[in-house]
Amino acid sequence: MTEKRVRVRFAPSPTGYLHVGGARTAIFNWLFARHTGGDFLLRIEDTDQTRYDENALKELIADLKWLGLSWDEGPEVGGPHESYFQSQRLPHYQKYAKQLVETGHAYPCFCTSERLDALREQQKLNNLPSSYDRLCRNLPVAVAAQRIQAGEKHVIRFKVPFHGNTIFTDLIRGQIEYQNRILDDLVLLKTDGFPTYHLANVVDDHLMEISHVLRGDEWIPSTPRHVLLYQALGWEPPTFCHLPVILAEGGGKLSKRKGAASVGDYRDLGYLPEVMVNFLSLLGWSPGEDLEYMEKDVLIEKFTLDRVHPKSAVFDERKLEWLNGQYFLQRPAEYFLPLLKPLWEKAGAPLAEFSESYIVQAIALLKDRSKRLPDFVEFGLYFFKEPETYDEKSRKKYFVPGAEILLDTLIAELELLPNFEAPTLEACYRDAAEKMGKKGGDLIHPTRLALSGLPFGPGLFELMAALGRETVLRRLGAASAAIRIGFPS
RNA sequence: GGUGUGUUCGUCUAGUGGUUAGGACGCUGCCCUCUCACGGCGGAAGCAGGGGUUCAAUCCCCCUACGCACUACCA
Repeated sequence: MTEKRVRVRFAPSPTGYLHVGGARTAIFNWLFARHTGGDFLLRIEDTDQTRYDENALKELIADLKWLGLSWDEGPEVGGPHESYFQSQRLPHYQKYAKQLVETGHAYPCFCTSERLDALREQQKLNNLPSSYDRLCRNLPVAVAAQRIQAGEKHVIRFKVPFHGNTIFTDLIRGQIEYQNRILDDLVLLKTDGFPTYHLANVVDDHLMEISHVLRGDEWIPSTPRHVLLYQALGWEPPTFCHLPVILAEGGGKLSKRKGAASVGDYRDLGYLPEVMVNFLSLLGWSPGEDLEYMEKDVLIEKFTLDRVHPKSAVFDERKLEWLNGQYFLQRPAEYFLPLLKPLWEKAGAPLAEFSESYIVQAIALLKDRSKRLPDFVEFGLYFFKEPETYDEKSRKKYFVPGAEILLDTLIAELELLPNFEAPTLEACYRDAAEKMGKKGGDLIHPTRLALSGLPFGPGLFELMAALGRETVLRRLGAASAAIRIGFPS
């Protein structure tokens, strides 16, 4: 038996944004392909004309690119099996549907959706399992041909055997068995000539030489039908591997209502794409050692299907936040420059007035205490703008009447300093504190509040050195004046 | 209702027929410290329940409970 080249695919239907569940499926496919040196294809399953949305396709592709999941064949890059849009592959599906009819594995069905609806309703009423009653299955071929000739609308249905079982092996669950009699005669070709998922999927996976199907486990119940289809077409089915679903906190599906659900949502919340890939990889898979922070190359090296497990996982946003913080710690400040510039500018920071090295310095001081990109804005705007307010609780503690004298004293001391380096500043503050019979913190906290408006932040002396003497003196003066005037209670 | 699938700390997970059931997030105590983070050292917290098999079951088998999925001319 020869090992087939690994060829996997992510086959989304462009009906909306890229859900994190879909992203996780894409990531596992991608990791598996990269680990094995195989191919990763992107195929667009746009066979539902009623749900087609061109915008969704654009966003989907943008999201995949943002995550850094490059595909070897598919939209934009082409490949030997074009087209990678199912809507442009109709002749293939029609050909095989016809073949199935001719070989007696499928038949035309003229039942209207009204009849089908009524049938289902009746079955439900009687507490019976709902399934097609196979009314058209026994139509004589000649009669069927005549009705088609007459232009009667019809679909093509697959003839599922009445007896026997269909067994297939799922890579992470083992053998799964279905009784054929509970499978009903699924539709292969719709009235409009478009294929259903089942037909298109099987035909394309075969034609595109897909070796492993990694998809969400909602597809398990469809798999026996697919296997039957492969058999009827005389093809060898691929290896199946059904991935567990991702749930929201507290159970249930991840949705907008429960916070965020799409990759775009998390991008907007300020998570790095590498972090999303890392985090999502850990949902349903682990490397088998105590390792969680894994850059892409490590993930690729470690990823194997036999370590994927079948339990559905809850998406824990706090852990995602932690992981994002870990990446912030590792990334150099320059890395954040292009990510942060637009955010800061949007918040009103006049970045043009500052040198790039100053901005990088600000990032360096902020990144180790930030968890998401917006933190840089929320807790770092003072690098570029005067603080507009002072944290109230802290202000009441430090900006009390008389505090202006302290600030004025500090201003006087700072004016005399030979340079504005952090060690010099620290020595100055320690000296001043001693002279005044105070603790360092008694000077440090009011200063930080005057400079940033916040009760926390980078080490004060690094912050002062970064801001520069002029800005420091100006802000201390402003705070002193504000204290003198008094704050509205 | 039917069919399928799953169940190790709150969450993500490691693990084995005999372990003090390991790690991580979160929570929490202490240390570091100018604050906030980071980091370090600790703590609380788990094998869904019931039957088997076995000298021994978290691990193997069965049942129950609960969750989830599917049950479309959607994917």
